[in-house]
Amino acid sequence: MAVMARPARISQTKLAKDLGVSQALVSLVLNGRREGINADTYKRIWDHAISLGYQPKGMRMERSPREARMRQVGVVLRSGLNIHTQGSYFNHVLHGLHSALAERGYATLFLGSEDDLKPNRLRQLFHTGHGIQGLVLFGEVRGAFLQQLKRIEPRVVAVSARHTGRCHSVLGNEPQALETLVQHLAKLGHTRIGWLGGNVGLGRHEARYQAYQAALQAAGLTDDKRYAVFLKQGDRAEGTEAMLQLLPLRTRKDFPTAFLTYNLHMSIGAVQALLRSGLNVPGDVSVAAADYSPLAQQEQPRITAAGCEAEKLGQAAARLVLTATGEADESFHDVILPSQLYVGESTGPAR
Amino acid sequence: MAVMARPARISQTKLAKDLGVSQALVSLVLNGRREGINADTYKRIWDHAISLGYQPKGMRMERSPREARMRQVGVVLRSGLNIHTQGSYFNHVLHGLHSALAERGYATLFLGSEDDLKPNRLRQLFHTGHGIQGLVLFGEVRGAFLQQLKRIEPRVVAVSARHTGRCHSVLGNEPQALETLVQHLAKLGHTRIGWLGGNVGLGRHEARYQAYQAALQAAGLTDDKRYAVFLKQGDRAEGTEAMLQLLPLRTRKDFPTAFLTYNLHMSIGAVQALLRSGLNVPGDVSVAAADYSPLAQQEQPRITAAGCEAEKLGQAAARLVLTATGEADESFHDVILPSQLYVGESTGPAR
DNA sequence: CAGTTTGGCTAATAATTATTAAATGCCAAG
DNA sequence: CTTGGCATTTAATAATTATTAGCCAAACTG
Repeated sequence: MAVMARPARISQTKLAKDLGVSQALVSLVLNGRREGINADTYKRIWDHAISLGYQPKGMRMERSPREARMRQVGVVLRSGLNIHTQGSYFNHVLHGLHSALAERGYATLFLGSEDDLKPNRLRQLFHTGHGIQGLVLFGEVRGAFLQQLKRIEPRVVAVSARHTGRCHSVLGNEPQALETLVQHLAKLGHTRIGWLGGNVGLGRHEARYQAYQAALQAAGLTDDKRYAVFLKQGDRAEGTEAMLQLLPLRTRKDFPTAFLTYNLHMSIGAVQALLRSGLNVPGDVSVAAADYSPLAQQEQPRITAAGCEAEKLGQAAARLVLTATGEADESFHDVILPSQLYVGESTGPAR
Repeated sequence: MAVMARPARISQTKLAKDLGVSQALVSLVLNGRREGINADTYKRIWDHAISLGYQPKGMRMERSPREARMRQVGVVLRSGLNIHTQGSYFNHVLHGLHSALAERGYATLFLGSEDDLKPNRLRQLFHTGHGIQGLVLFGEVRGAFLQQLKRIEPRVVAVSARHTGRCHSVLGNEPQALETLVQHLAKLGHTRIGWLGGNVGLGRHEARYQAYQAALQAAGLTDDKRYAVFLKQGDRAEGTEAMLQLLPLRTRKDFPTAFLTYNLHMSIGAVQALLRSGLNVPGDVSVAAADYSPLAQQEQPRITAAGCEAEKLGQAAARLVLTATGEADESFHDVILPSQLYVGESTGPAR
């Protein structure tokens, strides 16, 4: 990581001495002269200059007026996520982030996912002269990876994940969302509410599941583990699969009359499974999702959902990353945005 | 656009003379020294240095070895498009683009849409030291805007749009897609096929509509304008609206037994409208889309669609932008990727 | 009014970098 | 072994940039 550290400034004269060549040759090489210069020597000089972070005298770009400076904020996706999976949730976050950054004169630099960002790749991305002034993480990343990123760029904000004491974060109010949903269903007369979980193993799932359990307790309802399913991806197909796993138990007298799903996509998949099995939504079973995006209103039936608007998460992340100082003694902020209930057509009175 | 031109190199001594100050002061300012310097003078010096494209001697970054250089490709969206509209189509393009760029050591810089990119903003984004080495346009932009972009960065590729003679482009084979769909429906016995159009006014709609008309003719089928609708957005809601506009005509003996829609989202909306009206898809009416994304397989019913895979468009765009030279005499390439038919559950035998 | 302080800038000189004619090393041919 | 040619590098000097003590004018204070 030599290129990341910025020690005392080094001169061409020093470079030349290190390499056993003349300063004149160093100057020629760093200005791109190839003619009459041995290719190996050329490469050796460039490599050494870059590895020692050589910068010429004359101007400190990082001290130029703000409005003249290229400014970018990098976006990093958690492992297993890419720009088109999980449909539109993180796309909405990205839109909110981008809009808020653009208003402040920043561009959004898409860096890829945790899986892609090996040390060589990071070195290249954060090459001398880069304009990256903060990082926004979509979802939860491994602790070691986060440490690595912070060494390079200490101004980090996580969205929909919490790395307590390690970086800033922005989340929706999960307990509020689950509580609101449970109350909505209780008001409709539901006394047995099942759970369809996805992204199991991520903190986000844990948080939502615990909030579901707490909301059941607060409403005086039973938390029956026989009607909870836990899957890995949290996509539509798993919503369908989770529902299909439970449907054989439907003849039981205590089968749930409603299900809450980890996210909107699982709700969509669960609804599809129910309809395909000849059941009525919400007539026979109600389904609701523990997050919200505009897709909820576009589906058929419209899906009842509670959560924070994804765009607002992105906007809040932009504000936070741009006020972050990256100092060692900086206080970390967790911003918890309020959740709201959207009542669609997927929930109705209990049978 | 003075910052874009790169004339003869200018020295601090020349800057000082222009401004009527000493070279010493210029050096201090450009290295960020504020103490003992008047704020107006500080700004005046920086502004002049930047406007003349001052760069210190010592190193020509643009001549550094390729692998050591920060390299980015900028993504620009057509007017009215943002990262979360039109669901996943351009997200899949972006994913394909990003993956192919990352393999070659490039990062993807999200620049926003045509509406956002005013001259001041462009100047900032393309500030001295930027690493942008090409631009990819998603969708069709205005001609004047394209000219403006090319002045800044001549290596431009348009995706799903063709600016003939102005830049490179990557498109799916629209005639092939429409032909395939019409043939598929003809084989199922359909003799009357309607059209639901979106993004009317964009070249993309025109191309698809014309290809639809040509395919009807080639199949010896009638192109009946009474059963064609033309709307502006091309989203789900307009798919629904277009279908609902035509449904009152359903009692006619020559009402179409199938519809082709401009894109997948309109198909989804049209199917929703039919189901909501008590009709059967594909029993009563078949619906198919003139583009393809994996969403076609996730819907209920799965939607029959033909088109090029969006990710492949992105990958082809990456290859093209990285081989572009930006020279004034460069030949422009239009790359037309083959379309494929995905048969879902939304098409079946004609009634 | 005179002396002191402060803010802003510069002349002078040192350090860094650029340029070019000349030097050096290597290899092949005689 | 010597010589010539070519490829590569450098010594010397010019140009550019950095640093700092000093300069000057305006404002303040007694």
